[in-house]
Amino acid sequence: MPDGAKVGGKRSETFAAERLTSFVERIEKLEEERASLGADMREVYSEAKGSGFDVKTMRQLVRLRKLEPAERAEQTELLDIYMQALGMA
Amino acid sequence: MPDGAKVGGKRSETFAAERLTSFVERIEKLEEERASLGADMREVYSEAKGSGFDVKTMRQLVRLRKLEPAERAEQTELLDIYMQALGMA
Amino acid sequence: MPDGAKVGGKRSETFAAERLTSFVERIEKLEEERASLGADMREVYSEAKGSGFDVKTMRQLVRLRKLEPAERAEQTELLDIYMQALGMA
Amino acid sequence: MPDGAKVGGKRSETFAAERLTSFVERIEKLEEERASLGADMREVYSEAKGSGFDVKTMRQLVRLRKLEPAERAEQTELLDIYMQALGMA
DNA sequence: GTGGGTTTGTGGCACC
DNA sequence: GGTGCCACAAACCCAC
Repeated sequence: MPDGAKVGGKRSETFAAERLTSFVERIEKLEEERASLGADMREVYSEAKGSGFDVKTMRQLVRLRKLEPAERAEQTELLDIYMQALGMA
Repeated sequence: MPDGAKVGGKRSETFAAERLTSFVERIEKLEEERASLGADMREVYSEAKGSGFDVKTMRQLVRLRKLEPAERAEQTELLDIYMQALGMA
Repeated sequence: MPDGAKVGGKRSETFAAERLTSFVERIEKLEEERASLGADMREVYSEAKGSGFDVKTMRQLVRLRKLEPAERAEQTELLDIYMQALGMA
Repeated sequence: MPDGAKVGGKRSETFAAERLTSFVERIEKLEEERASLGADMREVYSEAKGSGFDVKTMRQLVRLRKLEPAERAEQTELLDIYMQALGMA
């Protein structure tokens, strides 16, 4: 009975290994899809650049559009106040 | 004088604005999908954590699996050499 | 009493502006020193690279040395276990 | 010829180890100082917060002040154009 | 090959 | 005390 004694332990180890493998594979699948979308995005930016748009500014724009208008306004106002306080007009 | 004088300029401005809008909307669509996948990944990690796995270690694991085995071995070896040089066993 | 009402306001605005300026200047001073140290670090890494050392590995090394030995061992072990579970030996 | 065969190799290994150790120690010294400045900065921000200032906005402010005014203006202008094109006023 | 920009991972912080 | 968020620092990638 060579492996007998450890069978219980081995079984749960195997089980844990399978669960872990499953989690990791799910993650990898999702990462793959994510990377694919990232490639698509780069393509769109590249096309935009080819049309004469400034990519960096476009990225800023996209970032700003994620904020709620109210939130954006609020941040901007406070920043303006602070800039005036510092004499940055 | 309906639209005359400025029409030429306005037309190309309008055209550019439309193109930019199109690019930005395509980007935003892609970002949305990407964010959704990111949320899915967080869920998987969270579920794994609930199963007793260590998320940080899992992340390391996933990162390592992206490397070619040869590359991974090389990095590990070099690190070992450096650690020995520093007396970190 | 036309301007009276605002005088207090102006005074505290000025006071606030001065405080803010003071904070910002202190921060900038500290950031400057920090940046200087960062430059020194880059120099050291660059010199090391010129001596044939691998910078990326050195960074790993430095990071590892920050951890307590026990902590480091623990992380390594757990990663090994996970790698074995995934058949990465 | 006492230590003959391996001496050459060992000597250069030792030499390399010493160089590496030296580099790493220099880095660690610099990192330590850097960390100390980081702590000072957190303190200043914390104090500012206690005085009623918004830390996040202060960080933006400090970031903006690093840019040349001309550069800042340029970026802002282009962004405005794009925002108008997208109807973000 | 080097520098700039983006993205990703990590650590600190506040809120619950 | 733990969880989510935010900012910083490092790694990666591309453009020059």
